[in-house]
Amino acid sequence: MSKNNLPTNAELAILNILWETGKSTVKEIHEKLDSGKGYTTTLKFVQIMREKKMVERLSDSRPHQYRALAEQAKTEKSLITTWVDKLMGGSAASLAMKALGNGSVSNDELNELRTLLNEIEDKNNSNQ
Amino acid sequence: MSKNNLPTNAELAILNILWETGKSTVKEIHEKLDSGKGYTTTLKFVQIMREKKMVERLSDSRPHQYRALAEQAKTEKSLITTWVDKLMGGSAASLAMKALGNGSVSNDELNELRTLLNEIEDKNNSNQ
DNA sequence: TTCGCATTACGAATATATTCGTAATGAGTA
DNA sequence: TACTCATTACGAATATATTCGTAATGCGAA
Repeated sequence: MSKNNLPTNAELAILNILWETGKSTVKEIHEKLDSGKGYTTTLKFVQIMREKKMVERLSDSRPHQYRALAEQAKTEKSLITTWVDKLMGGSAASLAMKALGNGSVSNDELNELRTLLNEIEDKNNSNQ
Repeated sequence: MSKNNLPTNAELAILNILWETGKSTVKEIHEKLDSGKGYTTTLKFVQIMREKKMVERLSDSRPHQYRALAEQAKTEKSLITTWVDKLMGGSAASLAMKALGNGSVSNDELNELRTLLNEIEDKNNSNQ
């Protein structure tokens, strides 16, 4: 046992919705996804994710509601670590720079990033 | 036509090697991968990638050598854009912060990042 | 209670990605 | 030339992910 647990693309899309809403019915998830695929496709993924303990069913009243069990921070960390290793040869900074080089970044975000860089620097310099 | 062209995981691993080496034989690729899989598995991927125009065969002398046709910067950009949309709701800065929050970042890298942030800021402020 | 409808369960089809067995090829050598 | 062996081609098996058809279920209304 102790398998991977990383979500597939379809599963991640559903997790993103549940992380945002807290809890949702399959119908709500399906409408938010707006994927053009059938309703039972979405339902099937929710069922698979329930088996994998990625989500839990909240109520026995119909329609059922679901909540994410996979933690957002932990899941994203695992995904990013996987990507960094696979794409950037292990350098988180390299991934960050390539991400920033692409899309647009607001000035507010720039300042958040500068704050983060300072924090990392402080940590670097204290742990010698 | 005009399909995706994003490499699969196995293909990306091979591209990473070719981007680093410039050109390699299948045998060299297979040894670098050190995947524990069979040689013909690696060969098959190279053949698939050749069909997809991700790599080109250089010589007719045996053993053949291959070079990446997919450009590293463009490929990484596509991958990252896909991930940003799928994971971070479109925010490149958010992906960058999560990547930096994870692995270790050297002080040199911190300074590179600060320089990049300044460049982005200049660009933001000139394009109004 | 019974019907109608939304919801759910389940199996299977399809699509995509990975893996490898085996045969064909070709270059060097005896 | 004929043999040997590394390399290559090809088809197919396996694994994984996605998609949906259809049947079963259960709640509320008539």
